This record gives sequence, C-alpha cells and structure tokens, in this order.
Amino acid sequence: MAGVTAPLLGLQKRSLREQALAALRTAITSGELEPGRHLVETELSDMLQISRGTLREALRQLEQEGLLAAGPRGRLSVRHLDEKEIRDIYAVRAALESLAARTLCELPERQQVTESLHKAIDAMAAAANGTLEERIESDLEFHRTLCRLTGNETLLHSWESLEGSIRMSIMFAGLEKGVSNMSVDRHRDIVAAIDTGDATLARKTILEHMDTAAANLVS
Amino acid sequence: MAGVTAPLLGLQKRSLREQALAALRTAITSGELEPGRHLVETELSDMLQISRGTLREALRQLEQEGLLAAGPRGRLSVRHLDEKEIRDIYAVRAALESLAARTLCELPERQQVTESLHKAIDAMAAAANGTLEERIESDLEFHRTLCRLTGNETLLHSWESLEGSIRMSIMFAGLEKGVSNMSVDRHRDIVAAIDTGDATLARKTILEHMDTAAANLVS
DNA sequence: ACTACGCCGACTGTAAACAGTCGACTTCCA
DNA sequence: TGGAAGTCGACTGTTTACAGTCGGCGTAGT
Repeated sequence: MAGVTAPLLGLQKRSLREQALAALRTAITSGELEPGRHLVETELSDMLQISRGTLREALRQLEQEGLLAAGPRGRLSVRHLDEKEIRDIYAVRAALESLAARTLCELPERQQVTESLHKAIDAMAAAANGTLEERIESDLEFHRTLCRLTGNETLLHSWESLEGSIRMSIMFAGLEKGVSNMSVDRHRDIVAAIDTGDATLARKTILEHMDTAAANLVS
Repeated sequence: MAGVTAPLLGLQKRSLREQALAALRTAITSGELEPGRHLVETELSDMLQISRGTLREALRQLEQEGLLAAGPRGRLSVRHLDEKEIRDIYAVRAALESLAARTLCELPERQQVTESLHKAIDAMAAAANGTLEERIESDLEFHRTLCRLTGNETLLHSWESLEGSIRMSIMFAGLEKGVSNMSVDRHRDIVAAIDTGDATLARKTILEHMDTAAANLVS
C-alpha cells in the first residue's frame, strides 16, 4: 500500500484562488506584467479562465503584498519601485532576517539548524551554473529557510509577505545586478556566524549582507 | 464656500469591503468573536448585510493578517494565540520598531520627529484616565507614528499588518495586564533615546520596552 | 469656434445563484 | 444489536448577473 499512496496523494487540487495567486505573482515578478500596467479584472479573468470573484480575492492579496497599487476607484496597477523603496524594503528585510539570525543563535538545536542551512547553500551551489531564475529561487529559499528554522511563524509570515517585493526589487534593478548577491561564500559566512552562537556577530553579518545586497541593486 | 465643503466631504463611502473589514477586526480584537470560533460565511454576510463575495475579500485579508486561521476545506475560525505565539509576535514587533528607532536617529529632521512623538505621548497622557480602549488606542497610535515618521512605507505596512495580532495579544492576555505597558514615562524614555541620535541606544531602549511588554502579557 | 450638455462604453462594486463536498443522522440488513 | 450504506443538511468554492460610476466623444447651442 505504501508504495502506491504517494502518487495518489497528487490529486490535491489547490483552489483556483491559490493557482491564480501564484500565476499572477510569477507574471509580475518575471516582468511579464510590467510595472505601472493597469490590470483590468475582466481581462485577467478571461486569461486565467476563472471568474472575477475568485480573481478579486487573489488580487486583494497581491495588493496587500505590495505587488499591486490601488488607484482611484479601485483600479489596480502593477507597483513601480524606485530606489528609495528598494532600500526601504531591504531595510525591513534586514531587520527581519537579523532577528532570525539572533534567534537561531539561542536555539538549543543549533547543530541541526546549521546543518539544514548548509543543505540550502549546497542547493545554491548546485544552481550556480543553472538559469538565472534557479539561482534566484535557491537564494530566496535559503533566506526563507533561515526564517522558518526559528520556529517563529509570525516572523516567517512577515518575511513571506515581503517576498514579492523582494522579487520585484531584483527584477526592477535588473537581474544581472542581483546575481552578485548570490555568492555562495557570503552565505556560508552567515551560517558560520550563526554556528558560533554569537548573536551579535550573526546579526552584524546579516545586516552587512543586506546592506551590500541593497547597494548592489540600486547602484 | 470653504465653510461648507468640510461637511460635504463626509460622504466618502468607503467600500463595503473596508467597512466589513473594520467591523470584523473590531469584533475579533474586542473578543466579541471569541478565539476558536468558527466563522460561517452566510451567517456573517447576513449580519453585516453584504454579499458573500464582498465578505470573502475581507475575510481573506483578515486571514493574512493572522486574525483568522484556515481549517480543512477553507473553514475559517478566529485564531487562538498561545504564550509562545505572543512572544513571537512581540519579537517581530520589536525588530520592526527597533529598525524604526534606528532610522529615526539618522534622520536630519530629528527635531520635528521627536516633537511629533511627544505629541503622541501627550495624547497618551490625556487618555491615561480614560477608558481602557482609549489607552490602548493611544498607545498603538504612538508606536504606529514611530514607524510612520521613518518615511519607510514598507516598514509602516509591515507593522500595520502585525497590528491585528498585537491587539489580539493584548486581548488574549487580558486587558489589565496590557495596561502596565502603557506607562507614559517609559515611552518618554524611548523618545529621549531617539533624541540623543544614538542609534544603538535607541534600539536597545525599544528592545527592552518590548521585552518587558511581552513579559507582562504572558506572565 | 468654443463651450456645455448628454450619450455611450468600459470598468469596478455588489449581489444572487449554482455546484461540489463533507459530516451527521437514519435506516436497513445480517 | 451492530455495522454499513444511504440520505439529508450545511457550508464553502465558483460562476454569472446586475448596478453604479467615471471618462471620452460627439453634438447642439451660443
């Protein structure tokens, strides 16, 4: 039985709303829907083959994630980020991830934590010669893991609600600029800092990492 | 003309969705909808006199704010916070507000900033003998102002998306416990720290404030 | 020619209807 | 009497229809 259950579990149909959400997020962060573009509900619902009501729920969430901006009379458009906003986003991101790093330092199971992080970095290394998208994904996955391992659901949730904006920052700045932030070595430094258990050092390492990353993006 | 325009501006009908959102948030954070309670869409749409579609958009946002938890098959219930979650929420809150404090220290117009903050504290002092709700409102308004004054919209938005959880924490812990966190003096200390322009000191002051606040709530 | 009025199309806000699914209760058979 | 199958009700997921509002365009009146 155990051999056949796995494939059978595949028929968990995510709701249309979730699928629409994912599709729109991808379309926006990939630049298929360029910044400033007006989104017409009927148009999108036609494209995605879903009803407007379902679409609207997804749009509302994207709005709250900061990927969409509301204009007069509820008109939505793809948000446009300027350099200051990118710096602001990365400042908040740095605050969240430095909390994560500090928290991880004080965890009793720090050993397993750094192990998981090293695995995430290995995934980055494996993607180093892959497509740009793969590299971005593995990088974000590392940072998401950093937050997840703290066990602080609120922290993870806050970070994830920022993830869309982070992706937009990378895209807006130009993908090539973002690549320099995905050095495997720099990430190993972060894990090493956590491994020492020195919360102050870990925090400092993350803050510097984010400062550099933001600087690279807006340069 | 100027004399009559003001009252005429009153007919800005917020969308039903926003009204529903506000009503539900109040109902939850006031305890009218107790934690764990199942929310039935038809029931709520009847109560609020709106359609299910409109209601669902509001529910989706409350879900993302962490006030509602999704169960199997999309069933929503009012989230229940345990002590760990309250501590986690306050850890994230501390990270955000300490970023705010640090940012404010580096602002050139620090003079006006501390002035605005002092005004917010004056409002707290004025509410000190008012109802519990007034005291909570003025306290949260101070902290929201702290974030707003940074000019970092992302920071403000992240904080606001946490506000509902903060309110739930206060309510869940019992309102009387929360009152001890609203000391006017302790808030003046925060402003004083920012006034020195010493970012490290300001950060430390906020972190201690939040540590104490969380400890008071879960004690 | 210029302005003001009114019509038309597009789009969002809101409501109501339809479909599918799960749990509980009942009933029937062994 | 115990259990399994069937039935009913409630609820969510999704779709379709209706109402209101704003902007643009043409037209008539001056």
